[in-house]
Amino acid sequence: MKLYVLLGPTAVGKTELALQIAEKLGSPILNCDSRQIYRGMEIGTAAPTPEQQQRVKHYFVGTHDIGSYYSAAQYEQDVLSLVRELSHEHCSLLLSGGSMMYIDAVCNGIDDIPTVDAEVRETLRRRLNNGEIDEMRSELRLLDPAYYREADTRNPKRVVHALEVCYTSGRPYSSFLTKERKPRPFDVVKIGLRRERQELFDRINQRVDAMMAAGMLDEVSRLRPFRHENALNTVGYKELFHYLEGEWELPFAIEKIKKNTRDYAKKQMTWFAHDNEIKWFHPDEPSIMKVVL
RNA sequence: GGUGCCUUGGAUGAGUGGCUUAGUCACCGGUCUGCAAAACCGUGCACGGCGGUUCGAAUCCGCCAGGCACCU
Repeated sequence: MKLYVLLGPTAVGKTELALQIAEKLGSPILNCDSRQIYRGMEIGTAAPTPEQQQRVKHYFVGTHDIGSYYSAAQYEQDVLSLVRELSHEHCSLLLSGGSMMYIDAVCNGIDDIPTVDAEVRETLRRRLNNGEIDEMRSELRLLDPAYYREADTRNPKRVVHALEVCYTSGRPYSSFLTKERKPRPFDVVKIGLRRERQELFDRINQRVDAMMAAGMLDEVSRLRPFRHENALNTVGYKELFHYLEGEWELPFAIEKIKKNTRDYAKKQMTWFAHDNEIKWFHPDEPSIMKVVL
């Protein structure tokens, strides 16, 4: 069993190439995008279109409600069980997307950490909003000194999550971290797409304009009642919410979307740069198709 | 031709003799094990040019260059 993983920064051209590769492999596409999972965000996340989904069967596109909880660990489980199912009729499958952590979760696994108790989560969230981050840091130092020493405690998300696990499980968060690579019932072949920076940035800027022309503002307006949901804390949506709230001018918001998308692409490239299992190609290179034969 | 004002890093913009010379934006680099298109962290780069005063000048003085304003 072989799992091909097509990855690369946003707007590099994964969607189109994925279709070609999938057709060649006779595989469906297991989408790997933490936002395209949600229903109703099609334009702003550049999700595969209905036509594209008709060409090749896609999984993990528009399957969840905006308000529902999802995570890399959940994705790991979902993909693994889907792969198990599909392996009866496929000897190779294609996973395609740019969500770095989701890719790692599938390829290497995430440690098993107890699911955080909803009440604990809510309590800590409230305390954080109350400005109690300093006390929470102190608590973490007591409950999990080992993690406290290594973690970036200036990042509230890290502190909160570690505490969530400590309080839910009654054990130090770090006691769940094995840092071991989980065995997989498939071989992974990572295909990375990259372009020269200027080329990629031009595509990003153009794509944002295209999204606006395609009705992005309507899509965002429709989602406005849900703007506090985590799924919508996403490039493209958060900026246009500022516009709809009357806080930003539209051209300013659009420039921000472009800038934040470029930043996101840079972060993706930084992350992928450490992964030496990736074979890199320019999307237009013909040799790329040979990799999957 | 004369007089006055101005000239700070990629942009903007404080600072008026000496301590690590801001801040903001942009650019660039990095972190990442359960909401990750999230969150967080970091770096570089300047005082128009030349000369002088001074222990020490972006800060004072002179000349030059460029810009702006006014005057003849």
